[in-house]
Amino acid sequence: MSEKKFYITTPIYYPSSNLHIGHTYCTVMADAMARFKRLTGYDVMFLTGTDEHGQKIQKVADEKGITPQQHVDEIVAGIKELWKTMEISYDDFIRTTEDRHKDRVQKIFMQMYEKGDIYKGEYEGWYCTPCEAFWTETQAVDGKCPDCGRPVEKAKESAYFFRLSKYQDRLIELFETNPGFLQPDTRRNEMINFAKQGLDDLCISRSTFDWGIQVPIDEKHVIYVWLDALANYITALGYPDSPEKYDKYWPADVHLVGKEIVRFHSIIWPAMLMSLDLPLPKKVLGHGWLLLDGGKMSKSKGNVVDPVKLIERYGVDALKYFLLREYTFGQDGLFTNEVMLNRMNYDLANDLGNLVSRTVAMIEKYNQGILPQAKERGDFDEDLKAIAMGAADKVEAYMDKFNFSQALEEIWIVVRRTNKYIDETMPWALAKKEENKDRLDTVLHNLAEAIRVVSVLIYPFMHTTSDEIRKQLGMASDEVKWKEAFTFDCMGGETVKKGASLFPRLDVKKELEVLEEMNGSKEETVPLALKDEIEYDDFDKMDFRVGTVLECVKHPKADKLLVFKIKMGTEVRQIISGVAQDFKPEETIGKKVVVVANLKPRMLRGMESKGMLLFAENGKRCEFVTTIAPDGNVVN
RNA sequence: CGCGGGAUGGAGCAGCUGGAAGCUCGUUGGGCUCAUAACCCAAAGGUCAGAGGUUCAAAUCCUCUUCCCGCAACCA
Repeated sequence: MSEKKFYITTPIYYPSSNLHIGHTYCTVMADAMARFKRLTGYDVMFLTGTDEHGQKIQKVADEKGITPQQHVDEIVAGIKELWKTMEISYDDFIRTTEDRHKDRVQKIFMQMYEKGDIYKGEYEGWYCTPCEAFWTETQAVDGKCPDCGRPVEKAKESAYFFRLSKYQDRLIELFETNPGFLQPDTRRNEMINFAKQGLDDLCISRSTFDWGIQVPIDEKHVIYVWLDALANYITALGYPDSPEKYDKYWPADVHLVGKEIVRFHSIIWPAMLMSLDLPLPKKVLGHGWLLLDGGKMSKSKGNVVDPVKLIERYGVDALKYFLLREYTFGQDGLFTNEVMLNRMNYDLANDLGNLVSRTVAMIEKYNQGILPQAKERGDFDEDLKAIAMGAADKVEAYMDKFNFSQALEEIWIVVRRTNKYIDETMPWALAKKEENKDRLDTVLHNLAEAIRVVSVLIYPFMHTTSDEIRKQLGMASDEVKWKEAFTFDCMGGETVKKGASLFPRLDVKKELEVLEEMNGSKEETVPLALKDEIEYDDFDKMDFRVGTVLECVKHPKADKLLVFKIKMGTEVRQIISGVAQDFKPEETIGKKVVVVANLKPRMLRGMESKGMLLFAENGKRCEFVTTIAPDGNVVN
């Protein structure tokens, strides 16, 4: 076999619930790259998996009344099922709850400990359970988690720390001397900036919960997420006790990650490896997000797109193609059903599907279904040939840069050129005169060759479609070889078989309605993610009142705050709310509002706020919770 | 002067290691009828946010300005 190896990873996903199209996007990219590398002669190791520890998992499991292990087993089964549906060709799937991982993480911990890079200290801060994050005093504003807005608790624990600070200079040097290590550049700049602000030692253990890998020297502690999770990239290879695969594949060629976890992969992970005296990954690539209506897709927002539904309706290949073609790597992209459907129609149905269809139909019609040999040469032949045979190198060049979109565009240049060739040569006109038969044969032959080349080129991205095309061309179902994309005269004599349309044209308007409906009817009574239950007494402490906005101005020293004067009965008081983005001050005047009237007054950027106004979120914006009842009346 | 991203024909984007403005869709006109009401050709449409600068040459590099969008600081 080849000496060239290629090790690519996705993040290991957190199985607190099912995955959405964002995770799918990342995994599809990794899969396409893995398949491409295999096809072009690399010995590929493609790793994905799940990060299954942590308090959040424990909590979710408790709520469901099952063990954490049962919970993750369930979710992971679903994830594996999804990857199967998506035809993800991973070589290994690592779960952090597997013994092979746990044992090795403990060994890694000890190596770092013995080197003196792990020490015991004390950690104090505000802790947000759902996010599993500690925050400093200034971060945890008003006792709320800056990430999710839920309340945080004061927590203090003895803990083990990793001397991240020790590696600060080496990390900065890494970024600056090796621009290729972290891409795209915007991410790299961010990280240089971050590292230069000074790196604190990293807390890597917890004693407040026990769903994790035990610290080998201290049974009260479990290893906290990052050391546990990041290590997967080498534990899956057998490091340190069974290094056969490790020796072969490490260092990783690419860690493909979302931009939100670039920091962990480009700072903490390399520092860990430095501590272990291991080689660093060659490249960390941060991809962008698929945005929905301008917001990040997330479960809590309820705006997730379920890939399974899309696959059922449009097929794996169509979805993969869309994801890889539509978005530019590293950049955020807007996901809408309409964009997706149009892309599927224009490129897959109109261009590729139709090309195969019309070609096979002509071979059947004009040559009894036998794929002819080339005979009489003519105009346009050379151009078609050159473009078809030249594409593979271009595709490879773009793939090396992880530019999936351009790689596919290069393939579609061939597709479009081939469609054009049909119009130029007009086979239907040639077919009318027997004397043109040789030329007609050549044209049909060339069409088949061009399509054959395309079938090789698209193989890493859409292997099912590739196989189907070859089947329709009457080719034996041999293994596809990349070098076949550089040939143009290997066919003749095959019996073509017209099959079903590769990609039936979609009625966009109709499909939009269907998708809309699918989303609406998806109400499988998913319980809302709520804050902790409260007693009636807690509720009864609150005094809600009706009020009217008398005045409203922007807070002079804050961007997001509006200062309201609210009339309740005869009392008028000043209340400040963080809704400056949602309203123009003047348009709120006269509005009826609901006020939490007995809330303790508080200073906000130098102005006092006595109470709180209630708003309902409507999409990204807020609306007043309102009523027509008279001012001062009780709301309950 | 908090950090960062963005501003390119009607829409969505690429180009941004400097060298004649590009892609898909849309629009207008035409061609063809083999094909999935598809395909092919042509045209219209951009002072590449604005102003300076570097350069023989800038969408591309530098400086400043304006406007958007994340995140952070304040959203009782």
